[in-house]
Formats: sequence, C-alpha cells, structure tokens
Amino acid sequence: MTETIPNNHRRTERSKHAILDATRELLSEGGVRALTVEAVASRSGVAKTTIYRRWRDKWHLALDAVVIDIIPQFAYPADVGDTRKELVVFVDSVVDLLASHLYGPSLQGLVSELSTNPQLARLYREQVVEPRRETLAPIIERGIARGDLRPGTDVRTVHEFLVGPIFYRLLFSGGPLDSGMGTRLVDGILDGLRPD
Amino acid sequence: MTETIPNNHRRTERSKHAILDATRELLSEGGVRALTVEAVASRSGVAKTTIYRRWRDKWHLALDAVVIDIIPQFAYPADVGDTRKELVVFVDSVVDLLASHLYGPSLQGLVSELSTNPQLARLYREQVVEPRRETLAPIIERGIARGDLRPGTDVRTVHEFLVGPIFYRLLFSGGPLDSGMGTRLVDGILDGLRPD
Amino acid sequence: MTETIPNNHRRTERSKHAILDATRELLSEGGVRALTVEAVASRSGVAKTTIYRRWRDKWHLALDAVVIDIIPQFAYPADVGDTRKELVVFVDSVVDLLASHLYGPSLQGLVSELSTNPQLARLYREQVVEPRRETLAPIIERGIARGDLRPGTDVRTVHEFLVGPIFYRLLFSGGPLDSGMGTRLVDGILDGLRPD
Amino acid sequence: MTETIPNNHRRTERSKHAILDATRELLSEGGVRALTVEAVASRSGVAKTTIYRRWRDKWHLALDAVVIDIIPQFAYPADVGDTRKELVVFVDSVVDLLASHLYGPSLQGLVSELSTNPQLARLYREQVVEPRRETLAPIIERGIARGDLRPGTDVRTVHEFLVGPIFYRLLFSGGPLDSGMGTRLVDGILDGLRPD
DNA sequence: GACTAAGCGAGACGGTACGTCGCGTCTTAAA
DNA sequence: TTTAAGACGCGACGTACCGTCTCGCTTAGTC
Repeated sequence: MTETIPNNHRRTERSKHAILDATRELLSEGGVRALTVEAVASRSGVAKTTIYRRWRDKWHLALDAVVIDIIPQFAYPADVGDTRKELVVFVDSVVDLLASHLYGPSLQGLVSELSTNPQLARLYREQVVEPRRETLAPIIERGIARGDLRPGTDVRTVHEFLVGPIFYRLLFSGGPLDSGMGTRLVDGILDGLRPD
Repeated sequence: MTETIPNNHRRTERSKHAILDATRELLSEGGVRALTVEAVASRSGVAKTTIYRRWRDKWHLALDAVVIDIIPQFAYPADVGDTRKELVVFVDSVVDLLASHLYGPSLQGLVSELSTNPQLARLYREQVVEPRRETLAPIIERGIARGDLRPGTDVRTVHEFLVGPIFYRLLFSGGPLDSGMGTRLVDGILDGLRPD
Repeated sequence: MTETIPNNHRRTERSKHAILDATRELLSEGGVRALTVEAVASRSGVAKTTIYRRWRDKWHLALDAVVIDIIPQFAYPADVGDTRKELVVFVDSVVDLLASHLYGPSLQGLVSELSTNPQLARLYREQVVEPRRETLAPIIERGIARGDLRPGTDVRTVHEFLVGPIFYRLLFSGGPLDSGMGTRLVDGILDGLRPD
Repeated sequence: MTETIPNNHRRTERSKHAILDATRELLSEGGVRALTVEAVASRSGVAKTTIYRRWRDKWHLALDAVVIDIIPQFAYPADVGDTRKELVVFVDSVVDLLASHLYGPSLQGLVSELSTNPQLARLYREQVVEPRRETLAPIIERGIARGDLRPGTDVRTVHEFLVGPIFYRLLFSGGPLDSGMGTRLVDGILDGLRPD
C-alpha cells in the first residue's frame, strides 16, 4: 500500500460523487429551477463550502453533472457500409439524449447561462460540441469516399443542419422529439428540396 | 355604443412606452443579467408596481419589449419570381435579427425561461414562431407552383431546417452570424448533400 | 323648498352611510387588519376618492364609524338612589361595549394610532373620554351629596380607577371582560384594600 | 458532552446587539413609525435577512428590544415594613418606565399589534405581565400578614387597579405620568372612596 | 326641458415597506 | 488540513396598501 495518493483523496472522491448524484437527482426532478446549491448540499450531506471549493457556481456544477454522463455515448459510430443509416444513428443518439428526462430539461435550463457566460460556453464547446463533431466526421469522410456525399461536404455544416432543427424544437417550437425524427431529418438533408 | 375604452388611456400609454424603452436599453446594454424590474422602474421613472400591474414578471416584459419591435418585420416577402432568392431574403432577415445587439443577447438570456415556462413558451410560439412560419409559407407555395420545390414540401420542416442551424450557432456552437449564412444555408437545403 | 342645502346633499349622505356601514362590517369581520380603504370602497360601491374626500385616512374613518355608534349610549344614567348601583351600571356599560365584537377589536386595532397621532388623540378625547366622564360626573356628585362618597372625590380619578383595569384587560393581560366585572370593580374601589 | 453550543457564537452575539441597539435608537427617535426593518438593517450594518432569521417580524423585534431592557428592573422589592411605601415603589417603577422616552412611545406603538396578535400577546404576558405580578405578590402577602390589607386580597386584582389607570393615561386620556401618581393611586386604592 | 357645474365611479399611478429566496463568502469546531 | 454546519451580506423578487391623480359620466338644481 505504498500508493502515493494524496492525503484525503478517498474522502474527496466520495463527496464529489455524492454531489454529482444529488445534482442529477435535483435536475431530473425539477430542472434547473430546483437546482440550488443548498439543496445539493443538504441532499448530498456535504457542506456548501465543499461544493464551491470544486465548482465555480451551480452552472459549472450542472454542466459537469450532465456532461459526464453523456461523454461515453460519443463512441465512434460503426462503419455499416451505409451512409444514410450511419447518419440516422448519429441523429437518433442526439434526439434520444435531448428527449431524456435528465438531459433535455437540464439543457433547457442551462442554455441561457451557457450562451452568455464565455467560460461556460468554452467548456460546452470543448466537451460537447466538438466531440460530437468528431463523432460525425468519420461518417462524412466515409460517405464522400463511397460517393454517397458530395466531395467537399463540410462536417461543421452538416452537423448544424442535422442538430439545429432538433435543438430548435427543444427550445422554441416545442415540436416533438420522437424517434422518427432521425430518418426524416437525414433524408431531408440528403435529398434537398428540389425535385429530382 | 358601449365602447369600453380604457379610462386613463393617455397616462397608461406614456408609462408603457417608458417601461418598454427602458427595458430595451437595459437589455442591449447588459443582456438579461442587467434586466431588473427595479432597474427598469428607476430608469423609466415609473413605480415597480406599475410594471407588475401590466407584466407578470421580467420575462414577460422582456419578451414583449423585444417582440413588439420585430413584428413589423414579418411582412409577407415579395414574389420576385425566384424561390432561392426569396428564401435567402427570409433567412437573412432571421440572421440579421439574431445578429443585432438587442435581439441576439436578449434571446440568449430569455431562451431558458422561454423553453421552461409553459406560459411564456406559448406566447413565444404564437407571437414569433407561428408568424415566422406564416411568412415562409407563401414562399414555399410559390416554389412548389413554379416547380422549384418538391410537391408536398412541408413549411414546418423547411422552417426548422432553415432557422435551426442559425439558433444553434447563436446558442451553442458560437459560430458567426454573418450575411453569407443565408446563401449557404439555402443552397445546402435546396441541393441536399448527395452528388447530382 | 327654499332649503339652502348644498348641491348633491342626498347623494352625499347616501354614500356616507354606505361607507360607514362597510367600515363597520369590515372591522367586525377582521378587525383593523381587514380595514383597507380599497376594501371599504369596493364593498360600499364608492370610489376611493370619495372616501378620502371626507376622511383624512382610514384611522379617522374607523374612529368615526365606531364612535358614532356608541354616542347614544352615553345617556345620563338614572338616579336610582343607590350610588353603588349607579356606578355598576356605568362600569357595565363600558365592559359591554369593549366586549362587543365590533368595538373591542376595533379599539385594539386603533389604540396605537390613537395614542400616537395627536389629531386623532384629540378627537378621541373630545368624543369619547370627555363624554364618558360627563356621564360619570352626576353619579359622583349625587354620591357625595348622599354621603356615600368622600367629599372632594375627583371624577377624573374615579373614572381612571374604574375604566383603567378594563382597558388593561382588553389590551394587555387578556383577562375576561365578563358581566361580573362591574360589581367587583366598583366594590373594590369603594371599599379600598384596608381591613375595616 | 453533546453541548450543542451554537456555532458562530461570537458573530451571532455581535450582530444581535447591533440590531437591538439600532432598534432602540429608532424607537426612541421616532416611535414605531420609524421602526422599519430596512432602517434597522442599514443602521446596524446588518443584512435584512439576518434580522428576519432571528425575529419573525418587526413587532417581535421591538418587543424584544424594549423588554430585554426592563427585565432587570423587576427585582423583588425590599421589605421596608410599610405596605403603603412598598406599593408606592412598585407603582412608581411602572410610571417611570412608561414615562421614559423609549418605553412609553414604544408601547403606544406596539399595543395594537400586541393585543391583536395572539403570539405576541402571549409573549408580552409571559415576559412582562406575569413577572410584574410576581413582583407585586410578596408585597401583598406581607401586607396581609401585617394586617395592612384585607385577608384574601387578590394580587391580580390589585395589579389591575394599580396599573390600569396608568396605562389608561398613556393610551387614552393623555393625562400626565408624573411622579406624584404613585402616592395618589396607592392611597386611593388603599382607602377606597367611601368616607371613613 | 335643456344646461351646466359639482360630485362621483373607476382605476392607473408613484411610493414605501414588507417578508422571501438564493447566491457566494465567512467563521468555527470537530474529525 | 479538510470538512460539516451554518451565520452572514447582498441583491432582487413580487406583494400589499397607501394617498394622489386623471378622466368621463351622472345628476341635480338653475335658466
């Protein structure tokens, strides 16, 4: 047991988990409105000070809590030899996430802070937007190689085309986030609006 | 006969304008963070009570203040005989709005409340989303009639395709809202991603 | 019909009564806490302005409303040939008044304003304290004449001795204001504390 | 062992004193009308929240502030072998208190709330009325033992006889609260009104 | 029988204070 | 040294009544 682990490492980790769990519970119970530093503290049996020691404010905490959860889902999508199918898989994973009880309402509550606080915006872009784009990239590359997509197709643009409408529904139009969205979106984007 | 015209019409209108002006000033100076009912009151020389008499809370006030401004812009777009051009005009008007100093930051600050408070969401949909869709509708109809668009093209879907990516930039990816966006977006949506 | 009555005398009188009635209703329903100028206005079907035109504030209104009621009760007490009995009648009338649903709670709610606002204090003294003392005076005089009371007995002092304890119960000690109080008070004051 | 002594004892005590001092200052400067939680906060350099954390409202605060001051005065009066003198000492202490710049006006302003709010009424009775009665009790007992007072003389009644008139002057008749009152009151009560 | 001025209803308004919520900082004692 | 416990300063919230202010309508008594 000559582990060079710092002094109170164990304790620290334990309280960190308790905090993040409490945060997720509160978020899925009542959205950001229910997310109060005091509520997190009392539910996790931790002092407010301990929370502030590790997170700048409740927004950073919330972002951490919900983002940690979803990072594993960004595994590179399998090459199934069919660009359309691969794109549908990509879009569906986004739809599923935003339709979930934890992530959807959390994001609704976070977005104002996220888009307004530069520090938080940077974090979100680094930890969510870019990883998602990097998940999409190989699909696009394979699609171009296969001749399914126009050469020069830009990942960034495709990404915006595919996820923009989903977020628009979540935040503004209130349209449903159902499982059919993937197909419809991908087909629309692939075919375009012009008649053949 | 029984025209029940409000009693103190003049006074009411005067204070209403003062309040909305102050609201817009504060919003464009410091975004929603600077928008405090107390600040609005003191800047407009109006009592806090007067504000609360007319608006449920600062969110309704903010929505009113920024939305009233833009309603006139939703005039039906001219028929110029070219669907692509008409769509670009539509998209550019949205881009310009979101890129403006007042509307963009206001919307960033409002979106969380907007998507989370059902009452506010309804208002936004009725006063913004739907009018915008009704602006787009005749363009689509003319496009189909001219043979520029696939028969059966759905306004709702096109609307989401066109504005979703813009809002996504404003709120998440931080991409630029420049004047070139209109062309790129419209062409992407019209042509689709498949090679010809 | 050469009455020099002001213009809208009838109307004026009607609204005055409506206001005072509403005031008494509110006072007996919820004490001074329920007495709101707006409540009086809406209940009496009168405009707030009309109320303020006639009374300086709700305290003057309340005083008027409850005092008008009791003035008739200050009839000179009959000479029944028995000073003790006459005093008991006097005290009982005060006890009954303070024990009533309208007057007791009203006075509790009014007393702070009454003792603190000089104008109101003067009114109360002129319209209540002094008339009451003048009711007591002939009893004392007759008592002295009969040899029931010490010559030189001061009305003011006797008045304070008799009513002070009643008000003390109403306002501070919370003791009961029952019908036995009259006898006990009068006997105590007449006999004194010393053994015979 | 488990002495759960409050955590931030020092701080707590400091702010408590500051608050009570400010309260007393405001009360003696302008009576209850000047007693505003916000004024107390700003004068004591304490946050409004801190005040509300410890006192339910400004009435409880006021009661505490003025009552704490007077509790020490309720020491048991010395046995000087003369019932009349002891009673005069008792009455004079009450008169002096009510004649003081802090206590008199404070009580005038408090009495309405005091007699109307059951919780506050209970506090006042427990902390003021009863202790005062217990101060009087041994005087009465000694008086009876000495043969100065009728056997069976009731403390409660004597208390009401003695203090009732004082409060009546303070609150209603506006009579002077001078130092001669003690003698006059006590003699009146001891001798009664009947001729010898 | 129409005219006209006082009085009135309706209710918006500026203002003061209320009591509450949640933030992020701080102090202290115990582990 | 880190933590739990929790008091604190602060800024804003939304509410309750106050007393003042327009503004037309009603309504007598006058012409």
